[in-house]
Amino acid sequence: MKSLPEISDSEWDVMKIVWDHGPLTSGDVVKHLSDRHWKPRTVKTLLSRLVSKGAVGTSEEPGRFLYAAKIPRETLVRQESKSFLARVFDGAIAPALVHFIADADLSPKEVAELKKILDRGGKS
Amino acid sequence: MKSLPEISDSEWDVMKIVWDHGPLTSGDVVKHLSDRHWKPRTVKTLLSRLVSKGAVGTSEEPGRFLYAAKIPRETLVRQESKSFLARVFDGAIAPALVHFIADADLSPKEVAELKKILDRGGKS
DNA sequence: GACGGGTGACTACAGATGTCGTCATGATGT
DNA sequence: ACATCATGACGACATCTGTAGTCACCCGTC
Repeated sequence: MKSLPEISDSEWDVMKIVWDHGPLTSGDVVKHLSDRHWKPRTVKTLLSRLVSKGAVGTSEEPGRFLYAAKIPRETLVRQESKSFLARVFDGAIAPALVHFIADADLSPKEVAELKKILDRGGKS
Repeated sequence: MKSLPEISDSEWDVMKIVWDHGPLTSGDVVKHLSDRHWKPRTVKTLLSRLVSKGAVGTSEEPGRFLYAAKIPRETLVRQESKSFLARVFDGAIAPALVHFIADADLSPKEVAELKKILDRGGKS
């Protein structure tokens, strides 16, 4: 097991940009995160931390220094979900789903979609 | 909104004991957490932090010093869920559910139960 | 060919977190 | 009562997080 790195809240914000907008420069990341009102240095620091954690990779081509995700989103989502479930629901998924569904205001369309997934998921 | 306190990972472990086993002494908490291999001091510190955060209350009766949860489990579960969804799924519940359901190995019984909840869940 | 803007590297620093120690006091056993 | 043990109060300290500053270097411009 290659023990995934821990990604903090703010780092998640950065990761989402990197995942969604392919390889980009730190300046681009800052732009995409403008609503966060972070100083460019702050974003840079987060990027550096992600690089040192191995979640993001860099490629230096003449002129530009690009950042790209090295860990697929799905992988981290899964890890994060697992640790969340472990923390809050003792790892039991069913009660968690009950809670979410009861708590969510789902549209009928979403309800239908979820049912379809349930049909598919039961007998994997 | 009365801004709930932040409960860290380790603190959650302690909270679960306090919720599940009513008012108890710090020593009892340590016993219940024996698989965590924490020194009693560590547990004590966590309890103190929870007390100062207002998540746990104390009652001092002759002879014993008891700890009991002051914030209902449900409240914290809800908060934690919300912040998790915001972080990982941008607050969108439906995709999160899709992920969970697809990822979980649900028994047919659980699937049936969830469907029932879905039927009920559209609007409360 | 020096100069300023963008950006990587290094540094800072306060607050949260994980883990644990010391001390004094109150409970307990003999 | 005295020695002992458990435990609340207070402290410690390394690491992680959030947020950001300074320095130095590369690039294109004048």
